[in-house]
Amino acid sequence: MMLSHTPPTQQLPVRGPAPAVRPRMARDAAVRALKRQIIVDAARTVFAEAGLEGTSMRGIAAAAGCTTGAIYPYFRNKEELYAAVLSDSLNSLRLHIEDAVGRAGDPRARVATAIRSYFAYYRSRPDDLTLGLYLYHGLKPAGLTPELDRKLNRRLAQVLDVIGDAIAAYGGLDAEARRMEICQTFSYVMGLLICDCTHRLNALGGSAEPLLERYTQDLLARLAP
Amino acid sequence: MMLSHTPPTQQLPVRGPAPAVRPRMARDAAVRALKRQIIVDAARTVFAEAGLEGTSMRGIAAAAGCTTGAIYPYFRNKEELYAAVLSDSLNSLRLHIEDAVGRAGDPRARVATAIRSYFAYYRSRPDDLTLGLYLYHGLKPAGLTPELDRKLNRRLAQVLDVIGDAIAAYGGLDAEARRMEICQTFSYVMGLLICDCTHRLNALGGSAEPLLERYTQDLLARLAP
Amino acid sequence: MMLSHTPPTQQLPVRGPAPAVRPRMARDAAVRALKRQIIVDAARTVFAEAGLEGTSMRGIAAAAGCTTGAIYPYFRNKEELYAAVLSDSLNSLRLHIEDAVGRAGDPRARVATAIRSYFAYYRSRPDDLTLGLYLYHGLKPAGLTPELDRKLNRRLAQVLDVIGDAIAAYGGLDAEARRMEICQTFSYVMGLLICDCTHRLNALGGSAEPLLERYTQDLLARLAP
Amino acid sequence: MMLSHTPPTQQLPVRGPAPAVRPRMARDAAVRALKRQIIVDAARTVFAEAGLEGTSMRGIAAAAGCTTGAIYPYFRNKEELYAAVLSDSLNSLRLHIEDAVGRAGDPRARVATAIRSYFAYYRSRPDDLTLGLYLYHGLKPAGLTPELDRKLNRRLAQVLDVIGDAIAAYGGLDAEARRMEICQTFSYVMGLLICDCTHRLNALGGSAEPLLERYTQDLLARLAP
DNA sequence: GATGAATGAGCTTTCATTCAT
DNA sequence: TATGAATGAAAGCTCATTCAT
Repeated sequence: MMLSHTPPTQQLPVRGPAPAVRPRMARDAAVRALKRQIIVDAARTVFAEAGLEGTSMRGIAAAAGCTTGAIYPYFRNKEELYAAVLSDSLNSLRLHIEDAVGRAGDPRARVATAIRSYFAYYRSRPDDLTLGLYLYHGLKPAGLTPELDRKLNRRLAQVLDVIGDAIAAYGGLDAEARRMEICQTFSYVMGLLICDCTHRLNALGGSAEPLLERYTQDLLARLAP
Repeated sequence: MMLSHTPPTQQLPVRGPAPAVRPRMARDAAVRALKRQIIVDAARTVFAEAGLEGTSMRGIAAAAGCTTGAIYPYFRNKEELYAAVLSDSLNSLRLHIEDAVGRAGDPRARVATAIRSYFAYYRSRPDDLTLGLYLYHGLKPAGLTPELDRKLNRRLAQVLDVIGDAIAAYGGLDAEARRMEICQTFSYVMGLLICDCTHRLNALGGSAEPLLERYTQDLLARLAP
Repeated sequence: MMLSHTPPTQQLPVRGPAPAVRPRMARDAAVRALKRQIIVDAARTVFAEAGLEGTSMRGIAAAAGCTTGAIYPYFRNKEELYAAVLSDSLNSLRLHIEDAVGRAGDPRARVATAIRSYFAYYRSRPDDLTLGLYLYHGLKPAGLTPELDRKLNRRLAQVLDVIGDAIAAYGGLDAEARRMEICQTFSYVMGLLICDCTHRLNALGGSAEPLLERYTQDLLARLAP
Repeated sequence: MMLSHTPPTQQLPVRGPAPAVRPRMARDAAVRALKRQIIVDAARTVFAEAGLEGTSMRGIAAAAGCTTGAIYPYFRNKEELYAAVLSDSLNSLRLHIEDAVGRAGDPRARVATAIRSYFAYYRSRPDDLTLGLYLYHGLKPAGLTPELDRKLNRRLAQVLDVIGDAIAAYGGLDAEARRMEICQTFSYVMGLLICDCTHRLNALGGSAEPLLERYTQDLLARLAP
């Protein structure tokens, strides 16, 4: 799975009938992609530990085993690097949910599984949640924010489509109703995750899993055909 | 309403049989409280615009019309100042909700009003929401964080108590059920606000108010006596 | 013993045939002198712990139980305060040596005692030595340095006079020879103290007391009548 | 002579059968060493003028013709920079003494020359003396102080060894006696330098050179074979 | 005389990014 | 591509001293 952010990388995994044509170019591209991924992985770790603004390019470079200057051929900005990390995360979230839903049986189970696996993903990787929250603030005036924002929104929509499909299939919803349920569930689960991970639920004497289960049952009851 | 941070300020509005006894001390305290409030207000603005880490003490000082050094007699840290801003916000949120609920008629209306006014408060002051989210990350290991955290949790609990009272009164809930509903509603509304303010709802084609209305109706239906 | 630095204090202990004339003024002056001494004592402690430049007026004020502003009526500067501490120290060094020499028996013992007690004073109060060394550097361009310097030199000369008298009396020296021996001994003992207190002697495998004893014996042998 | 602080620099003057093999690396190292030395020289000047704590990194940078940030690739701390200055000084002191002693004739002259050249070095560079005195105070708890202290002690021991050798050779001393004479002379000369440079000798009517001469003669007489 | 808030300059260190090599 | 020194700005915080009260 290649999470290519910059166009050149796209040329990479074109394996097929003519493997020997340009072996040099392919190898170079593969090396480049690998190095890029090493940097992204290092960045995720450091971002998660130190926060978006608490992280220095030097720190990322150190974690990636290179120097600061070596990052810039792959990412123009700290922000672009952050976006790559986020994009990575959304992508593997989608794979995670698709996998779980694919294994579920009837439509009812698919809805419950979609919601649960969405929640579980972030629950088991709170760093990714933290990272996602940075989208709201920070991200000072840099060049390309709007473009990045659109890109990330697209990725998010892909994720939620999996959940929306399960809900619509189960409840037999039209596009409008489907959209509403997606928003409702997205909002609720995000809120639950945030309240949980910030320990606010704890402070209020609540526990996330039962709450989520209850929400899911109420939802299924409401949609029951 | 005086949002005094340091105990001494409390002596201020002691009106009684001997008002002229310590006019000097009272005046001094009032002046101090006023200057303090100016700083807090300036900080709120700047924090909201630039983020927690993006905000400099110099920036706050400039907004407050003083020098950086003039802040430190009132707040030992940037963090302490941030906590004061947040505390201020939670306090006025509580007043806002109490006021709205107090004006509502029957128990059913009180529930709907509590939820709506909670949502509306942050909707109309998205800065306060942003500010609250900083609680999750940042806030590096500084001196008093745990103490501040406890303090803010207490304030939050006071806010949610108002909502919980309305819900429990309407649905005739016991303590356990009440706690669950508080958590459920708190999570949902926070999630809705965040998704809305980060423009994710927009991107998904949803709109916050109808979603909230729908949630409220479902809740009332579920609790209906 | 009043270590007055500022003229006004001089009016103080003039007790005599007319004790009741101005009791109020005398009381005031005594109070003032007392407060002043409290500040000097606090300053000595803090200077010794944190160094000349590492000490803040706030720190001194805190140690003295007052506020920064309360120091300035007594001392115009941090430097003036430092000079007062040093002056205090030199004065009590003189008393210390005079007392020891006064108790010694024959001229030979007086010389040995003078040197030993000089060394012992600083050995048991290394802070005072540290403080004295600051004279060499630091002490940035402030107003009155030359005046203070003269004053402190005078105090030092008084101290060394006691030693010089003992040496001259024992060896029957004229003024010129006496001066030379004073310088020689002063230099040696200061060097020994500094090398000892900076742990350089330690590092070189030497020990201060035997070295001093050896020096003293050599000196006495040279001067022996 | 290169006073390299970081090991890599050591590879520099490896002249041999293949001088052209790594011209690039050698050049880079040389450039780095040069820039480093420029900073150290600037630091010595500024430290001497303004004192250890009175000196700002900005001031050093200005004197070195660079920005503050440009210092940090070479020295992690103000303290590390100070240590480099001191180390430099002790090293060239040793060279100075060795050179002078090497030129002296018989053993007697070697002793006198060692002591005189030691004194003369600091007399002609009082800044270095000042700098050395800072070792006693200041130097707050920073990271590597103990390590640096050991390093500097080693350098000092090397210096004094030269003097000790001359004395031991002349007087035919065993290790124990040699150690004692080293400490005695080290203490005396340091004290003389300090008293002279702080103008205390002046104030007492003494003059450094005759005093040193007298000390040396007495020493030689005592050790005379 | 004492308070303590305020000033204005100052500090060391770190940062993202650039660029010669 | 990669290096890592350099830039220039900025950060949070502290300081000696002043001054209205």
